[in-house]
Amino acid sequence: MQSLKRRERSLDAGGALIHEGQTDAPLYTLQQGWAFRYKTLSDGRRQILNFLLPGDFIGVQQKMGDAAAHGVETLTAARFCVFQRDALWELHRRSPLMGFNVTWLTAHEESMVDDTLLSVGRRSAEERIASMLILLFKRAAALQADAGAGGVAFPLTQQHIADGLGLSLVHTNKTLRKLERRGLHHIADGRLHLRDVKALARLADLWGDGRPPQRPLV
Amino acid sequence: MQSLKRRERSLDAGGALIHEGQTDAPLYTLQQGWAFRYKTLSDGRRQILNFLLPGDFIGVQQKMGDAAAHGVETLTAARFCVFQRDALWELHRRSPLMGFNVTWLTAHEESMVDDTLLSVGRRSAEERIASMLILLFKRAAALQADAGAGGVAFPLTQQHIADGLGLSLVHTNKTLRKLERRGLHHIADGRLHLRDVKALARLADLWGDGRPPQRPLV
DNA sequence: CGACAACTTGAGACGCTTCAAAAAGGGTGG
DNA sequence: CCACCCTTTTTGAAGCGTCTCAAGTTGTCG
Repeated sequence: MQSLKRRERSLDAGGALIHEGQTDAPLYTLQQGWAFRYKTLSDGRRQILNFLLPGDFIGVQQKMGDAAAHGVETLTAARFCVFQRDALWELHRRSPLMGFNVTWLTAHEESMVDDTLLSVGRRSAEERIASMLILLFKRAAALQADAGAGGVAFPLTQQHIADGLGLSLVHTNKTLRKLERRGLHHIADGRLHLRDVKALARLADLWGDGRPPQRPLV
Repeated sequence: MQSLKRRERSLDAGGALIHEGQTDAPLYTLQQGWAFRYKTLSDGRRQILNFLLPGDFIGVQQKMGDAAAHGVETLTAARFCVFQRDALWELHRRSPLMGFNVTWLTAHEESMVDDTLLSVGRRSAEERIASMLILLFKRAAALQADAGAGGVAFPLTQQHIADGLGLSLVHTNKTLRKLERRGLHHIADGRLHLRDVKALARLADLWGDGRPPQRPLV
């Protein structure tokens, strides 16, 4: 894997890693920080497809030599590992195990998008937010040793939450406040605390639990 | 690839290939017919994640030895090719090229879900339907030689369209009729005709065009 | 202290949902 | 070939969840 690595790239918070429609973007691995993939319509409406945390793979979706179908932007300062575009084939050829892992990672990311699609298509605003909070909490918690105590790092603004759930900023704010006043969660100083996971899970109709599956490292 | 094949399986229209939550479902390849992946909430609300056409791969999303995160049902009579669960790793090991193709296919499917998520999250009902009609038309047309002439095969009911776009059945019907009365499309006898692709594309804000990318065969 | 981004809150409008019911097909058995 | 059932499509009407518009407040950074 190391031999295919080209170089590293660091971005500040709010930086654009890949522009929508950019051609020939390389492949990346997110090493540190948070980011997200998104698409926009020509009048500016934006949908965030999913959030990226350390360990995530970036850019497999775009067909070789084609324009990127989505943009990628950072939420925090972040460091990426850069691979050349055709490294994907090289990687499969040189290490089937790594290739298998990439397939796994891609499939796993798709299943996260599936979850969001279910939310956006069929859940109410309250339910969507409850669902997102739980899912993001789990992912963030899996990455930090002292999970739970002071909550987990949570660098999203309400605009990001809105764009990730297909809601307007205003309604997102009102719903978030409602849940908070009910004592289900609390967000402050860039940290998310879940005050009543049971209630949130019930709201979101999220039976699934279990720790996040052990992910392969690439 | 053939050596990993276990057997075939045929289903009538409306048959369940994989039940939601089923454990240890095998891997499949769709050889003939149409199907779809879906998820449901406990109160019955259903979201169709994407539609499956011949050549699509099924089941990579579920983590090994885990419960299926989504169900799969047929829209028409269909024939599937069955592989055992761990064939995925075997396949990568024995043929990196095939492994690469599976990664490609998985990534491609994710990008279709991405498109739908953009629709469901940010497009109006009219726009969503226009977008789905164009995208499905292209996929169906790519599979039949005489595309265009008498339209393409289109086995979805309005309920499927609704569930795929996060809309209610009633509103889907009204919107569909509105577009049809405006002369944008026509659906009859299980065939879809696009009467004004330009107008549909403009409505859906779909600049992308081009023939569907040449897909690897697995 | 000024400027700018993020968060809050209120109010009215509208798109979509739900409820209800009828019409149109499509298949099956008598 | 008709009577019947069940699925799919169609239409109307009322309600509400979410959106848009419009300020105001709070927090942060230079």
